[in-house]
Amino acid sequence: MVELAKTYDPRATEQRWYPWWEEQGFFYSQSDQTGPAGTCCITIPPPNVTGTLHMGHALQHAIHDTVTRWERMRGKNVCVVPGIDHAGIGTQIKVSQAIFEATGQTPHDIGREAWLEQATDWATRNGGTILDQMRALGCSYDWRRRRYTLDEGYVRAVLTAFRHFYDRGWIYRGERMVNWCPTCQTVISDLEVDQRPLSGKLWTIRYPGLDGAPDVTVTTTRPETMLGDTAVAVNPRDPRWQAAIGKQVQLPLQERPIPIVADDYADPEFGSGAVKVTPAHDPNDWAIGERHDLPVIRVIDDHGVITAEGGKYAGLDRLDARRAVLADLEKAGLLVATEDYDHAVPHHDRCHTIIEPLPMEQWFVAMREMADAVLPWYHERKIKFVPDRFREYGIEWLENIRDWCISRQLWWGHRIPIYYGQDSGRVVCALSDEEAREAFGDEPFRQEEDVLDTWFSSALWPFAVLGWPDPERFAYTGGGTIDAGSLAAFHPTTYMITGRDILYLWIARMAMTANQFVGEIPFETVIVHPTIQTRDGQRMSRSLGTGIDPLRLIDQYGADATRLMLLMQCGTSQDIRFDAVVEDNELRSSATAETCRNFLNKIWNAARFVLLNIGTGTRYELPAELTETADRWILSRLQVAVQGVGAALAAYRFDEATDRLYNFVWSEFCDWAIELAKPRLRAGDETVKAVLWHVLETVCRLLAPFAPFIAEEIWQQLGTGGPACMTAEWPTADDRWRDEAAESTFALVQEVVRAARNLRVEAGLGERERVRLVLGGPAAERLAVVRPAIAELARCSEVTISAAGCDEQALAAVVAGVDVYLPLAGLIDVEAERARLTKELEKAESDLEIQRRKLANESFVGKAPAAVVDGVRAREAELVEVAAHLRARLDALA
RNA sequence: GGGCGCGUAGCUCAGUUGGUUAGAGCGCAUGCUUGACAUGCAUGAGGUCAGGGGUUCAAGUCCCUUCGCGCCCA
Repeated sequence: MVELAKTYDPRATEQRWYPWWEEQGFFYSQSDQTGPAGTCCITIPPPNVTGTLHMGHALQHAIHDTVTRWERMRGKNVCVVPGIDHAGIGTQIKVSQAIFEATGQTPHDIGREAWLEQATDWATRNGGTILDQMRALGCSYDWRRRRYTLDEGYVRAVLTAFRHFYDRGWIYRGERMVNWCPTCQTVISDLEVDQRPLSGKLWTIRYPGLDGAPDVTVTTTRPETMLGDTAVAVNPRDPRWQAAIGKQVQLPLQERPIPIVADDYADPEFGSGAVKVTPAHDPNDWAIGERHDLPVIRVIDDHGVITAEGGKYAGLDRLDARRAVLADLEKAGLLVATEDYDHAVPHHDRCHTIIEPLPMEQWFVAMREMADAVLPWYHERKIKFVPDRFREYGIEWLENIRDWCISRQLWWGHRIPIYYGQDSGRVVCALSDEEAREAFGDEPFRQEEDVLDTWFSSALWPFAVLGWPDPERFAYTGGGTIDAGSLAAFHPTTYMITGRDILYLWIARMAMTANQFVGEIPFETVIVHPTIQTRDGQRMSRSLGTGIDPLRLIDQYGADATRLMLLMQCGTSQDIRFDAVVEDNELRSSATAETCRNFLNKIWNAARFVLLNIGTGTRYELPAELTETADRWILSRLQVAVQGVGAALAAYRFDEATDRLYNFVWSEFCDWAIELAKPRLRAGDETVKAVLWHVLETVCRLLAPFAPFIAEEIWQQLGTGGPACMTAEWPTADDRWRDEAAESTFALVQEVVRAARNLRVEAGLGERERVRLVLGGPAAERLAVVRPAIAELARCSEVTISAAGCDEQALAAVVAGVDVYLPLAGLIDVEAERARLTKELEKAESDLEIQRRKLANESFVGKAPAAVVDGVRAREAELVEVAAHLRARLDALA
């Protein structure tokens, strides 16, 4: 082995192993190579080409790759398909902005075809960056299999799915109330609407009654829409309005009579109990309009400007119109009240424009039947959610599902495969122009201009990336050879790992499409990971200046430390507060990341120590029997760690898995086992070499899924004979090495050593001053065999065991069963020692009192399980003894 | 309005089916240039488990309630 540096250098390690792993083909998978433990398939949620990866992605990929590597080491044939999403509206906005900034041209200036070319360049560029980011993090995905939602094969899947729905009669075109974004000039789905609280006003307006009807007051947050009111609604059970139902009021400003209708939507508790009804500009009012067959008068156009129907207000922007309408109402004496009012206002989640609900002709998919088909999967846990509560979210949404508006007035995406005949007006669904031509014969035709909602294509992801609908024909984007058996071998996939923000948008829809097209669940387990927030609980976002490029973190701390840092915080709660100090989207520091870097450096140095002493490239076998307590102890603790890390991973508790690894390596292996090995190595003990080799080798394999680079680097020095750590076998606990007796003895050693070190500090001894240690008390004899270990750890010249105790002047401490003495004739501050012992005694006595009170309680002794009562009795006995020894010590001082 | 998550040391968080003395990391204090590691070692201080009530022999843990923070749906 070359000289190992004192400090771990992540960059060199990362650059050494990643290309090698890839060259070795470790990331690849073939459907006909079933692993000894079966298959495992993960399709990666495709990041958007809109931008590049952020911390949320880093977490997601840290989890993905950890699970991937773990499953691979467990012997599964692991197929991980990465990919990229074209992200329709997000990309369209970004690309158009970029073009405008560069040339001042709008999309319509340059035309659909030229615009699409530029968008494709953008997507290629960002797509490349994203893949590089995943590689930098160490992701061991099968890059040959990578897919893109605008691949030729993928497009075919999307169109095929569309036609399936169309043929079943689930796709329809109709005029419905939709969410229109006046900025993006497209419709969006309900799920892309962000309800944001705004402090606004609530205006009360009076509509004068006609023909003896009473005046009606209505309240509204959008007075400008009154221009399009076609009724006023009251609740049929509201006694105040019984007489008015069926009569009319005069709509102010428009001077138009409108009816008073009875509708349950009107809430008698709110305001006057009457509501204005504007069917063209409010989803609820649209529904009322349908029930009462009211006219729809559109007073706001696609750009948020008042239409000709708005009379004198025509041409005003919606907010200007609001001011004008209010002023005129005020003048007419019809504005009754104005009050402050906080309410939720729908915004477009991409561009943050306030949504304008408008009735429009759009394409929809009927969802009810599809949703019903997958509800049993949710109810019966056919799809497992981690944590389970997210299953309930899906059920709730599926039960209340609404039809899905899938058309978008965009250029970027899958153009809807609907063709219109010019003369006949015939509508045909066709998968290509050729097919359409056949259908129309000589009649000229044109294709629908709109494209599909991005999520329509993402919804097919797990099976479409594996080859559906043509497993024989599809080609990898990544350039690999076709693996036609993929769909059969790898679907249903094993995991879907994602954030909770897309549980409906994506997860539920994938379930529905898989049900339709492949007739089976798309994934067995959905792991829902937390959301990363800033240190003070804010959303991490580039526009707020709190975003971080994960590559910066990797640069500063290394890929392994970045992964560990994220995984260490990944428990069951829904948010992670990432402690990084960030200024203007630049990472300054992160204590958590530093902790992880330090941990890896600790492992590095432990490995360095071991290898310097046992040599590199040599395999060591453990003897059949170990005699040293320390050896038996560390091997037993290793089994506990192996078992614990494995169980935590199996429960997808990444925080617990990394915590156990951290504690074993640092607090057991390094702090105790390595310290104890030092004198033995100096003495040429071969057994301890084998033990150290064995523990280190196992630690590498345990570490490999979390921090693959350093694990590989160290493991390759160990001379195991195997090709790679990343393909080695995942460790399982070997019960033959469990040793309760050694663990219990060593626990006592640790207590005694800590007590002795404490006394050394009390005495103000320097690190190098070696003094004698005397052990007394009933359990001291148990420590006879480990005296050299205690001497080493407590830095003592010798350890003697004396049943009679210590008659010299000494500092003393009492642990359960053992009196620890540090003989220091003449050096003792008697008063300080007495004070310390008195404090200890008081503590022991108050603890003892607690135990005695419990035992004096008949209900406790009678009702608590025997084991618990016995435990208290044992504790009582122990405290009695500790207190007695402390008292004796105090007496001796007098 | 409905649902969910969270509130434990100065900070970030663990805490299994209720059961001995509530843990970790960071930070803090004191002392250490120890032949693996100062990205380190040793020792120590620091907690009314958000407030109140209840169930129980026993509550950080279960139930009710109040307060605060966050998310989702309407």
